[in-house]
Amino acid sequence: MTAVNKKLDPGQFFLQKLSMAKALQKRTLETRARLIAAAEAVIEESGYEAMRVEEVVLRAGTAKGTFFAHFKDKDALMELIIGARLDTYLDELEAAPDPKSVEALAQALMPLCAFMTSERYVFDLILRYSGAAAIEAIGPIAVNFGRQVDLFERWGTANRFRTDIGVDLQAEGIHAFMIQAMATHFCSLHNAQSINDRLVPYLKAWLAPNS
Amino acid sequence: MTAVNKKLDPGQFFLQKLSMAKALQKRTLETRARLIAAAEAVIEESGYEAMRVEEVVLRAGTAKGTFFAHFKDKDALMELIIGARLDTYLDELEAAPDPKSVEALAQALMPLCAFMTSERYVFDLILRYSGAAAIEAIGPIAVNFGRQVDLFERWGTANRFRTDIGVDLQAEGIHAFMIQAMATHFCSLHNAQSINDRLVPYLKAWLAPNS
Amino acid sequence: MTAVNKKLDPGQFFLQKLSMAKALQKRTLETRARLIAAAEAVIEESGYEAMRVEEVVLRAGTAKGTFFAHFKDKDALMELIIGARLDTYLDELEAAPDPKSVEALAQALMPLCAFMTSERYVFDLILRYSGAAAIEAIGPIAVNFGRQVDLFERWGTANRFRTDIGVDLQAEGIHAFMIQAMATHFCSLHNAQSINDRLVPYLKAWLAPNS
Amino acid sequence: MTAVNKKLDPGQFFLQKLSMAKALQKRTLETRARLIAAAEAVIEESGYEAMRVEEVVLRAGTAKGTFFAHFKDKDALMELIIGARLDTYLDELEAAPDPKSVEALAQALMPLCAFMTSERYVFDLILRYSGAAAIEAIGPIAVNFGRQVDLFERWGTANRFRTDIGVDLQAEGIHAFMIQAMATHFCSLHNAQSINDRLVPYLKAWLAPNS
DNA sequence: TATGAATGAGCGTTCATTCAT
DNA sequence: TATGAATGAACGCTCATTCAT
Repeated sequence: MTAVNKKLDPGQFFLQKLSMAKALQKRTLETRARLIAAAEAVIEESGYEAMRVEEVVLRAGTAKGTFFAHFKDKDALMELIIGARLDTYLDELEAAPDPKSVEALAQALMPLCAFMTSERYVFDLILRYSGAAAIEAIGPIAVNFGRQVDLFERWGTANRFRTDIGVDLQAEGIHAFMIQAMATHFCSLHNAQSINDRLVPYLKAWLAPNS
Repeated sequence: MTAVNKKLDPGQFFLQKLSMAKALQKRTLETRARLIAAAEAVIEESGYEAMRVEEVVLRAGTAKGTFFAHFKDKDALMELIIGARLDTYLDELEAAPDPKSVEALAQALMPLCAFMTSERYVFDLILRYSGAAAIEAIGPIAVNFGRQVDLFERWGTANRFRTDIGVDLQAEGIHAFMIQAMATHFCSLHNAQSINDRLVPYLKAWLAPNS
Repeated sequence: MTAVNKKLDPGQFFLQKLSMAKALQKRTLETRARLIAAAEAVIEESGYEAMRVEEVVLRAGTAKGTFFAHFKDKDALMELIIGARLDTYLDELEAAPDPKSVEALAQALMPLCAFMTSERYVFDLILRYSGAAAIEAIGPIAVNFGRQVDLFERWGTANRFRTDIGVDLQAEGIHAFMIQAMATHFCSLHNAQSINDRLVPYLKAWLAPNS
Repeated sequence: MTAVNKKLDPGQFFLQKLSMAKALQKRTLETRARLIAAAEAVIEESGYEAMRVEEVVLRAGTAKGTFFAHFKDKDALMELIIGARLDTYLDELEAAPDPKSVEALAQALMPLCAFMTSERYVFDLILRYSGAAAIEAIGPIAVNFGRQVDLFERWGTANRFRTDIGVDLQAEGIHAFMIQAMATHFCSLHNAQSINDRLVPYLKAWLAPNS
């Protein structure tokens, strides 16, 4: 910053460039963090669906234009935030010991399921963004879905629930039934039962057939 | 309603009422039919997502208000149209002989799957309405989903794919995997494979474990 | 309104249709008038340039959507209002007796010139819309400019200022010099002189050469 | 500026200062030239109205801030570029022999008129900046307009088109009619005629009355 | 039932300009 | 001088839905 006219060897030059880039990036990152924090605060108070760009910007103390300079649109931020929360659930699951039984497996998934079904809006948004429309469009939620299946593979590898099929197929099945159990949660005809009560029979039939 | 003060004996009065009711109902039904036809024409040309109420009423030659006198909201008409198409697929499946193998089962489902994944918008809408939000909210799509599971039960009963679980659970599993296979269709990472190619392994593992 | 089910002969039917159309149009016209009145009030208080759609809509007590249902954009309303004011000046000029001398002619034009140069914004907007870009784009300002030239022709016909050229050409010249005199008004190098003082020499040279 | 503490005798110091100043000025001028060239390239491709500062700095390889370090605002650069082009037309006119007839005069002005009416945006901007808003605000376009009138005076002096009015007034009239002819060019009702065809009658009536 | 003007609330955009580094 | 993220203040738009007639 001070040493403007000093001669720099290429390495120094590179470092200066880098630090400039970082300095700039730092400010950017701070603004971005402020926006995300503001959004999370709004969500905390009023829920996901009620989050308004106007409100977020107001709290973050930035201009609206800044919001759209950081996020393509409102949904992009929404994805980011929901993806991050999904990731914290995954982090915990990954850190925890592999479930030893189908019941334990279902039980382990409940916090994640509870979050995903906390709001109809959240569930719909997750489903909408769970598949990457294009390679470059792989967003946080699609990535997280990948992590989920990877984790289920790990669990399947550890437990060898079924030996007649690959762990990958097994994992995808767990995922399919998890979605199925959650989807029916929003259906008045089924939601007397808890998600867990719906998930366990599916998983037993899937992971432990003939038993 | 006001200027009908001509004297009538009760029988005549009743008959007139009846014919008025019929006339009215006829006109009402005609308007309704015109609206549906117009909507289908618009969809034919521009797809489901691009359908606008404005455009529909323009074609139908009615006012916008008339649209909402006939359908609770835009989604209600959408459900009606999509539900009707789903029903024609179900009609065909019900009329056809029960599939004898897993491969045949998957194959039989393909036309239905193709329609359901014809547009991301269609798939999302179907999922959203596949569960009845309330008893009185059981719409065409939720009903159709019920029919699907019923049909799968029939198939399961006829074939006894698995004997360790009930036909109802078996049917729900088929449905879950059908959804899973379709969902991945919108994911660029998987859609090199056809829906059928994704569905068959799922169903084999589900319906014929240990084989 | 009451006679809903009465039979109507075609003429009556037509009248009813017409009155319905009128009833609808009346409401529309009222809303439109409210919007225009609100805009004029805002302009009265803060000037043309400071007029904000938001403020207009607030005063008119309508939704923003209503504004854009009535006017293509803000400029369309601006044109309308400025065009209307130009028209009132033209009305007065047309009602007044034809000026008998060049000085009187210039003098007569001063109120119009004063309005046109009241704000830089106004003058620029008038110039921008003074030519119709397309036949269907003939707006109020372009029409008014036509009226101006027509009036100048009438004056020229009454006075025969010049006999060597047509009244139409004469009129266009008056117009050209009027614009020229106003344009220089915004130029700090010339605006010590009044518009009138600048216009008179031009018009003398144009309308009474060799005298 | 900071790390230049090596001892120098005054002469050397002066020389270094000079060479630094030159170097700096050179770099500055280069940046400025790059910006102007970039702007001209953008204009070449997409026209004047579509020119965006963003695009210009991208091409020039500078930051946005640099743009505004060199030009007060976007319009200042626009004026510069348009003024420069106007000047080349004036240079040619000044170098050419004085037109001997009204027709020749009009003809001589056509290239200039063609440029000024090449885009509505250009014409509007020229008009807006043709008068100096303040003494210190005399920009390239206002200066060029001065040159135009000066040239018309020279022509008028050489030809003595009219003897009853001063050459300055005569010149201003030519200018007024030139503007008038161009303004009608943007009006769909008149642009069947060429600018020249509209200008000649004006100028005949102005420069050669009673003939 | 039919009408269609009006609603409404928020999203996304625009892009020249500023300012701290 | 150079940088480029941030600003800002409207504008325009969307379009399903409502409601008085």
